[in-house]
Amino acid sequence: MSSLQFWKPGTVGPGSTLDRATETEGNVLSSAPLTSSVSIQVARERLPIFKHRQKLLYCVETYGVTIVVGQTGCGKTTQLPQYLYEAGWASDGNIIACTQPRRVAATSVAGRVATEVGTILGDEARILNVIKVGYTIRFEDVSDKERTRILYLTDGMLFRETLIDPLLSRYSVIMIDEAHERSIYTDLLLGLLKKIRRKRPSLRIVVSSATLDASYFLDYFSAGNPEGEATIISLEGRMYPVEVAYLQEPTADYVRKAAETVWNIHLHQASGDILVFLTGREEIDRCLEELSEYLPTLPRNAPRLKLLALHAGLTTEEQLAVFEPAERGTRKVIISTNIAEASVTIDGVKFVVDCGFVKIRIYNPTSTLSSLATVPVSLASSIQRAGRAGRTSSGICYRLYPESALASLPITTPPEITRVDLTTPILQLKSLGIDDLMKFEWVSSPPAETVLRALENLVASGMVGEDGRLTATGEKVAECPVEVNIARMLFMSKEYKCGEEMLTIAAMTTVQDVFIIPEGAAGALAELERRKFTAEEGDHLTLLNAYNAFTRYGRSSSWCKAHALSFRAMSRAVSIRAQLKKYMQRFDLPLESCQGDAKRLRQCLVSGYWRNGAKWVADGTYRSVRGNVVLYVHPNSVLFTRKPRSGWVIFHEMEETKKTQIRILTEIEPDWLLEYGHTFRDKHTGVAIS
DNA sequence: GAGCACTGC
Repeated sequence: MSSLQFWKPGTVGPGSTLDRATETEGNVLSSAPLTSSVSIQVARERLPIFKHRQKLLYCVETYGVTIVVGQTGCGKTTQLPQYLYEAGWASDGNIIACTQPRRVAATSVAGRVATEVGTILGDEARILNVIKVGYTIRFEDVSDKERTRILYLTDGMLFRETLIDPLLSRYSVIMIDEAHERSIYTDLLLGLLKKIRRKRPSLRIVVSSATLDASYFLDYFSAGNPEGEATIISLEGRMYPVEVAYLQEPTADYVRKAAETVWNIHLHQASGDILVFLTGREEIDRCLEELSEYLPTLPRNAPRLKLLALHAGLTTEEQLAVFEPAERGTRKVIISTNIAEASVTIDGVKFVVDCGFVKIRIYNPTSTLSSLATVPVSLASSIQRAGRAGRTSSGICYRLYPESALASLPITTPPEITRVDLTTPILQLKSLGIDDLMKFEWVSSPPAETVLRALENLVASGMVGEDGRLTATGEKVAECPVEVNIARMLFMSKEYKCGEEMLTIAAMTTVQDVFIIPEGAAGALAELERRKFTAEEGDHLTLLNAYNAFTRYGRSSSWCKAHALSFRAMSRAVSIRAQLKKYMQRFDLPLESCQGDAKRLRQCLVSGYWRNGAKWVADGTYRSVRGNVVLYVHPNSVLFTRKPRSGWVIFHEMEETKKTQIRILTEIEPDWLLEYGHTFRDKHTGVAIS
């Protein structure tokens, strides 16, 4: 094979978006001894952010909104809240909050900062009366109402808090970290924070973002506000330079090209692990196959190659394998989805191979269909991906497209809020008293049709009245951490006397990948195990059976393994169920059991899924009641191979892949659909809704 | 007759 057919136009480095590193990332602080405050002090001063300390504090003091452009490794997430604390922003019972889009980030950063300030997290700290740093994520609140001064939490949790305290009055400063990722909760929070600041100007906001988005946030917070409301401050990072190489010609098959590139790197470049970005599991598997075909041609004296896949569908153990250092004389190759772009960080990577594409969710409000589309990555993403090669030393990023294609890349990925169903978020905004959605200051406006569709959905399900205001049920459902149709079933379970079972079904439909069906012979065996739970009525009751069996047999991981169930998913279902149970109790919904009366259960399901009806047709596909769309049953369904006796089903969700598929089906009688399709009478207002 | 980017409450 020829040497690399890449053109190397230069380096992503100083002056660009990845700055030259001054020292190794991360271990400076974590290696500091717990008890020695002196060494911690020294270490903190070595962080690039330190010399901007006074300037940062001045900006927060002077400006309502400070946009911090901080590159990976500058220490903003760990240091800025501490500077603010030391400057007195947490006095008088005030709290400094820092939001993260992911749970792991919130917990791990809180742990690190607790070490730095000389305390610890959790119960031990509570006894010692030294709680200063805490974190809050769903199912886990490691904070103290009185004593926590610096609180790390997921953006979703802070958004939820606005439903209880709309002015977020316990916080003096709120830092929205990783804002450039534009998670839906980040966007909603930023919109609310701009509003909150008008009523509570003393609140300070810090938005931390990557370079390419900073001026967008500045414009957003400056619009309609007095001069000097917002400012930008830029911090250099601690990245090593990454050289970028492009293909000379576009490739028709980037998976094959990726394999070829990996092979070339291995034969011609010095040691260092390789990280490959592809779009999905199928591509990853194919790339692995191509590479294993090369392996026998490896010269006897050449270093070995260790091939690893990384995607969210793997078990935790399988995912952990990518962090294990390879044996001496072996190079690791990690072939990954976008999970390695921001969620998972692997040190030791010196080479990145970027296919230039990503899979993103797209929502079509007209058809209410969600789909996964493979689209070119944004410029911001390609920079982030390249940066993965420069974490521990300088590196090279091979982009599998010509440099000329750079110009056609979008600057950033469209924010999530423009690409998803907004039924639940809009219900929540209404619950916050934001009734005129046209006047809400979105950071990026969602498509008008998506907003209209969400409103229509809310009216049809009795959450919003004809006057555009929340109904009594709507007020309650807005608080529930589940989709609107699921919440509606929980409320209707009172009529059908099946609260106990609906609670389980609600929890089980929320977790994904309950059944583990591996490839090949093991898969056939797993399939047999799953049949033990199968209910002929369909998937909802099958999920119920699986959950009940799980609790009956002691909730053990070995039991799950023996029955082809995911222990992680099942445990999560237990937590979600417990959380939803509290809401049921608060709303006075009885936890009765239907005592095995599956008919009542199925009727209750229709009260939530009444818009998701479908009729079986002779070729084994279904037609949707709304829109007469051709629907294919997902292969994981127990109804995949079987015609429902009545010929009718409701389904949990539909998604467009190569075909339009429906997942989690239950057989129903068609006249049950009519009952809900025509009118739903809101129990509290008595208003009939068509 | 065949499949699933990533998060979050």
